[in-house]
Amino acid sequence: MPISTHNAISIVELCSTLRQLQQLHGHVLAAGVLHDPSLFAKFVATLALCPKTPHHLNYSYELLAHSPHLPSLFALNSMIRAHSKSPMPLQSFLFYRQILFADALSPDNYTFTFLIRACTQASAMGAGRAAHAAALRRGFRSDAHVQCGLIHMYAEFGSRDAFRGVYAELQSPDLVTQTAMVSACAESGEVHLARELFDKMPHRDVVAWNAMIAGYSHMGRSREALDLFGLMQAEGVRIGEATMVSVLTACAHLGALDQGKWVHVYVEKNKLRITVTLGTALVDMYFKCGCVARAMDVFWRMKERNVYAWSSAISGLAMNGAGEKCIELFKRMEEEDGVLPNEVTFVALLHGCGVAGLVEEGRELFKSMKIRYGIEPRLEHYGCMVDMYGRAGRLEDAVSFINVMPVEPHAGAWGALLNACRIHKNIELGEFAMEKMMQLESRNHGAYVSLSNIYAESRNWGGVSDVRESMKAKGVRKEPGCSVIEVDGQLHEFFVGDKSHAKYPEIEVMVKEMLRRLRLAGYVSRTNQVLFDIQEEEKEDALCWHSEKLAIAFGLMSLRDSVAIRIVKNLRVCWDCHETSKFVSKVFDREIVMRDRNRFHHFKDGFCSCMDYW
DNA sequence: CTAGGGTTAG
Repeated sequence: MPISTHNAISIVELCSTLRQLQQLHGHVLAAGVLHDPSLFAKFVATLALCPKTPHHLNYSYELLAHSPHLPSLFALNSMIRAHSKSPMPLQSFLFYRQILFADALSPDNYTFTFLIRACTQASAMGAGRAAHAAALRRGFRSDAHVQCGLIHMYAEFGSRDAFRGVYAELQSPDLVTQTAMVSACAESGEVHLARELFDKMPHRDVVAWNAMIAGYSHMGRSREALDLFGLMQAEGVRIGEATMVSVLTACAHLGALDQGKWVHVYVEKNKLRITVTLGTALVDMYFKCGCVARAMDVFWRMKERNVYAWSSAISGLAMNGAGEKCIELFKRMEEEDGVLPNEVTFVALLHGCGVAGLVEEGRELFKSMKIRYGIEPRLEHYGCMVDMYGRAGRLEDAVSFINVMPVEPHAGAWGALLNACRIHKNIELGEFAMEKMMQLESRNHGAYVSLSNIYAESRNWGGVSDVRESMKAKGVRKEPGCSVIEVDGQLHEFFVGDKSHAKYPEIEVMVKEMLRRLRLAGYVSRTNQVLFDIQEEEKEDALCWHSEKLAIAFGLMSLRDSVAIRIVKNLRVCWDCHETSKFVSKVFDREIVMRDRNRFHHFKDGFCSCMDYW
């Protein structure tokens, strides 16, 4: 029996792949009903929903081109919509022009909504402004969908005044538009404004909550993200996948393992499907809390793994010092899942080669990046290479790599070289790197600290005090060291010499007791790590109150014997604290997992996973 | 057939 138009429309809705649609196409052709305008439109609309390959678009385009009828506004809108989500969003304008040139058609609110999204996707500011102007000319000044799209677009462009202007023109913005505005403000760095708006909203649904939580998460204000999540639960709002993803991002940033685990349990209890996105967020959270085995477990259980998932695993292994495994994973991603790497994957991979000292492998992979995958190395990749050579002690190679970089070396490259000079105690080259660094970023805290450490290592106190003087002259302050430890799901924050904790008196006793026992075991403090040329005893005293030591002592007194002490530090760990941690792991038979600005240190039985190489 | 929230690095 030949297929009817009506049947065909129902069947189109059931199609989810291009193949199925093509088969249906055959039947429809045979039945001679292909060019029914509503069937055609349905075809195009369905294709628009699965725009993974350009073939879908070509296919719809063929349909359009061979249709004996003039395309309807609906069909053209569908084409604009489909292209807006494709890798070539600006092709949308071809169909917009067709609408303009067709006597019987004129663009409607749908047209502009999709067109604006296309400009957003393409980061095309000029086109976006043109679309905005056209929408206004045609009277869509108060269309909620169009205006909402504009807010989103200008936020993506970073045009704060533009999205504010759009919002200010609105008579009474609805829930969706208000949410868009909350996101826009947060994204442009005005989290406070976003929160004000959010608090003033008469009704807030899940998405509105998510927008605000994500706003905090993205700006690195993770504590506030978690606080707001608490409030959301208290209000009994239904919690969904997107909420969990933002919460996990915050947990990962803070290294809040207990809270992250809680999310994982919640997800399993409530049988939320672990999608790629949620899975990736979980994997990332576990890695950033130093739980390599758990992270990999979640990773392998994921039903689907895309380039985000693979990259986060590779990056996680790199952070935790497992360079060989990074390379292994990199090979498997293409072999097993057919996933191709992107530039982020390579940053992670090269970083992994660097921390593991796999120079030859790193060089090969760097070459393959362009040749095999067509990815042009960017600044970050060059930075990784300099770091890799430098760490391995191949300082000349690092320098010549900087010299042959086709792009102007950035602060990151000089910083990597400077750090390498610290590790390998090369004063002269270190001073050179510092000079270059100062021309680019004269207020880079880390650089001053590195250089000062280079001098201190060789007991060059004149150099140390010069560094201090030049910091003072430029008004650069050393960023205060801060360590965070989670106990019973509560995060406790310690700064250097910080006495503000409620249990400080006990902590002080514990630090002294801890150091006494370490000294008995042979620990000697390395006073040359102190920035200033003060008296030896004072130096030792200053070292005692580094934030890591306070946090470790607090961990020792508050956590059960069997649990590892997990610490997150905002700066790089200093040599003395690193040494202390090694001793504690042995003397107190306690695992310590420390995340510093760059990587993880897993201390066990007196050794660190970084092999003192960081 | 529209609009708002979510994942990898630095």
